[in-house]
Amino acid sequence: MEEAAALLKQKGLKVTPQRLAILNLLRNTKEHPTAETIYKKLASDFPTMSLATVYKTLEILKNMGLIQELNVGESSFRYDANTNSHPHVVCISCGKVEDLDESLLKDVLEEVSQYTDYKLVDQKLYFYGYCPICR
Amino acid sequence: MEEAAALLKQKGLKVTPQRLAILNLLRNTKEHPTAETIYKKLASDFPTMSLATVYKTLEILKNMGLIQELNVGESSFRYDANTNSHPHVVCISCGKVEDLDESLLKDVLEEVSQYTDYKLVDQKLYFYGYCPICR
DNA sequence: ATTGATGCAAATGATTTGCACCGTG
DNA sequence: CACGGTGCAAATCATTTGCATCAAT
Repeated sequence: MEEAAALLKQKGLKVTPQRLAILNLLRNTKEHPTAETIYKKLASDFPTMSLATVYKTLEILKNMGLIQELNVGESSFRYDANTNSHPHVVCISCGKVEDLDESLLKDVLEEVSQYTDYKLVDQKLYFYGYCPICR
Repeated sequence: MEEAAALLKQKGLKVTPQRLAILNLLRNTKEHPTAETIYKKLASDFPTMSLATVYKTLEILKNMGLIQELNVGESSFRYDANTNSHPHVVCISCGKVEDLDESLLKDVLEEVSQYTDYKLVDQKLYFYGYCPICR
């Protein structure tokens, strides 16, 4: 059985074609698509699938820790199958969102810990600029 | 004339009591309020003011560079009269949002520049954890 | 067979917009 | 006194929810 199906079963979730398709789509792209984008991409394979199902599925996958939700500052969320809270760079010209290495966090987190008395548990770092193609 | 009025005039904006109140409120708080919060806080002084006016005013102040809009991951935006794009810490227990020093950015920005070929122009950094009171 | 999943349509909630009236410059 | 600003109500748009039907276990 494919990995995606195994992951769903592991979490006690019913394995449906829609869920497999959504999870696989996210696991095989670097594009950080929105719910709408996912819906459109799967429309040809699942003509009857509704946007509500996409949203419900994303909600479940998120709660199960199989995907994460990104808020890059747009009007809608993006989704990422990489569940580590890693930093992202956003191209303000073409809208592309790329992953950055988690190792970049180490130094900042230490600095922030020193400056505040907070017990830090998570972070969201977004960098904005022009990508190599657009600059 | 108070500074807020001067700022508005400088930008060629009409100085109205509502605008003054909103700008002053933001300039005198560390709380990063939402449009709704601002509306409620000013309700006693301006019983006839509508939420739409708050939104329209915030939009204008933002475009004029007098305030900035924060997206901490909640369902609504928060606003900040500090227009430098400085990092924030969010307490996940009490919901408080505090400013961090801009100097924390220097090292990360350099690292990110090295890792990517992007020409960086801005960034949004949010750290989440428990504040000294809540931890 | 049961129970949870799907899909449609209607509900929500933050934000935006249209427009008539009002106040600032 | 002209024009931008205000306030109300209606419109948007992403996301959520209710509910009847359907399919995975």
